[in-house]
Amino acid sequence: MKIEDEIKSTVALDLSKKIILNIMYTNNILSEKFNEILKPYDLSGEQYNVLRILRGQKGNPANMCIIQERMVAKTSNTTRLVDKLLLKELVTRNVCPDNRRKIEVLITQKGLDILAELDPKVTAHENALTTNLSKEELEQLNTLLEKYRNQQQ
Amino acid sequence: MKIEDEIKSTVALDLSKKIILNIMYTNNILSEKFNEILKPYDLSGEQYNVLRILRGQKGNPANMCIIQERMVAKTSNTTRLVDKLLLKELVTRNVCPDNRRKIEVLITQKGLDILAELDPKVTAHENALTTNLSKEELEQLNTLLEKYRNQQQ
DNA sequence: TTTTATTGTTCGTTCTAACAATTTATTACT
DNA sequence: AGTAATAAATTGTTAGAACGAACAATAAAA
Repeated sequence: MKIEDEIKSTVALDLSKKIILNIMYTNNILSEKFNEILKPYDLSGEQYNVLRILRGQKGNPANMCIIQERMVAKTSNTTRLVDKLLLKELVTRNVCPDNRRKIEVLITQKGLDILAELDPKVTAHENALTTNLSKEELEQLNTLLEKYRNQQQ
Repeated sequence: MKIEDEIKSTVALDLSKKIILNIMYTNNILSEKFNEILKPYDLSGEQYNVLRILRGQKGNPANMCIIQERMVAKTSNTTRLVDKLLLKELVTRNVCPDNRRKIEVLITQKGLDILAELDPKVTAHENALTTNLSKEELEQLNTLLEKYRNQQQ
């Protein structure tokens, strides 16, 4: 469905407005579906994101700064996200001995297990979204999004 | 900057994952900038969205259902959004005489004035984002987003 | 004309986002 | 060494999102 129909727009929208609405609307669809997948595991999207970042560390601890700069939403409160994960025993948190301002966060086996269980579901969803697009179209979409995003503000 | 660099990814991402991250990340950039523009007017993005929907009604009242279905984020709590706008005297709210379950929401002159003041700033921002893309590329981006979004889930 | 179902909206609660201020630890400077 | 500046993380607070329950008005059915 076209974006004008999705939001039942009464007026014609120019291209630049349509793009923004399209991105925001698509993002909402993505988030909703993601949350649906994560809900049975009692994880929010951002919590899941943190877990994936930690897994990507391949055994090396990550401090709060590292997690923050790798997150998709840069304004999240990392301390509280890690708190929640700690309560569920999906991560460990320790003061870094070399620099006691820093915190070393590691994913636990339990955390890795949950991610492993989620992986196929997430991948299936990701791939389902791309079935009607050719490889070229997907690459084009990526390129255009990056080009769009990197304008001078 | 490419999405892998933005989130400092340590592993290679396949296309379908990259697209999702790219959409989400781009959406965050958009929202942040939008909020920055709206902040001096003490409006949230969703409140602004509701005001624009009401203006689009061109004098006809909108009830909660109509507002809800035209919003970009369908999960918002419309009652409370309208409450906030009412407090700022940007809308009026009255029970519909024909059907007392319904509420007639209208934008006030004060609301229209704020929108009129915001219009050039919002448009300038929207257009700034599209300067490096040709008309064809913009249309392509729209088409690809719609195609992407409308896959079978 | 009651009863039942549906619709439209509001309210209660819990959790998270956003932003600022604060605490604690380290580094830099003179 | 002592003090200021910076860095890393936490905490406080307010507003908004998410979800469901509750409520009232209307429509449909018996």
